[in-house]
Amino acid sequence: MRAEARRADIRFPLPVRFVERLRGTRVNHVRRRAKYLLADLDSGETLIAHLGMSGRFSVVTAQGGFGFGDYVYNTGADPKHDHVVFHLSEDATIIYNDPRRFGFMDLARTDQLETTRWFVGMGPEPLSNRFSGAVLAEALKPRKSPIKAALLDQQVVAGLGNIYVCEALFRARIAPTRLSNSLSTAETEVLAQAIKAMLAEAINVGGSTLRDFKASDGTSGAFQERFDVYGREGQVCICGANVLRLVQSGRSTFWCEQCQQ
DNA sequence: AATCTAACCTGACCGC
DNA sequence: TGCGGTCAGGTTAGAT
Repeated sequence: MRAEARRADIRFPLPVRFVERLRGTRVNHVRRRAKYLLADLDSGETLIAHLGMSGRFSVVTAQGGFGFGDYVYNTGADPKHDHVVFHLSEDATIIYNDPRRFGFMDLARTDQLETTRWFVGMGPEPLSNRFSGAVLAEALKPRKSPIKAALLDQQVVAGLGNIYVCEALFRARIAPTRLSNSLSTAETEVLAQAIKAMLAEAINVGGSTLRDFKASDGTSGAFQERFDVYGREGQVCICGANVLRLVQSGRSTFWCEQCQQ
């Protein structure tokens, strides 16, 4: 590939010699850890990318009659926020666009990824068998913060964001204000299972599209249609009560006082 | 050590 | 149409 950095930083500075370290490499494999995208390169390094809030990767090709520079999948993106461009073989170009620039990229040795600042201390993948009610209970035991804040902490469990924490707590019928160390064994078990089931369901229907999220094939997610509480302040819960909103550690929490104890 | 707050940015939306 | 205020999918640095 050949990379093009149109600015020296996104959220953080791009790594030293970013363009040079990518030049001529091939991508062996693409994977994910938490909310990080990982592209393993044949140079022995891995490109680490995080989309932040507004980042997106778009694939641009000349196939299907689109001319060079035309967007295939990123309808609505403003080209002035195209910060990094990867020119691949086969006439494919991958554009990183990010209006708010909360995303970031890094390069690290593939065999040293776990030691990078991004992954040190990170909790288990929620859909793996390394995550369970018992594991969650162990992580919550020493914590006095509200369970909402604990689940957002990537050291407790990796990859959950504001939407899925709200929805998981609703499904587990646990109030977001409950202190982490106050959950019973039964409750942590229910919560862990709720997280797994909810994520599996969300992935099945293509994730959640709030405003502009699109899958790599250009389709929108559908899980937002199944939200019980997220973004539904003032609307009626399935129980008939009103969905409430409160602010915890600077983030909106949506919940039902009736359903969640 | 744990936890909270502000900060990083732009854009969309709402009320006036 | 414009203006100011609020809010947004996340994470980190710094204060407490």
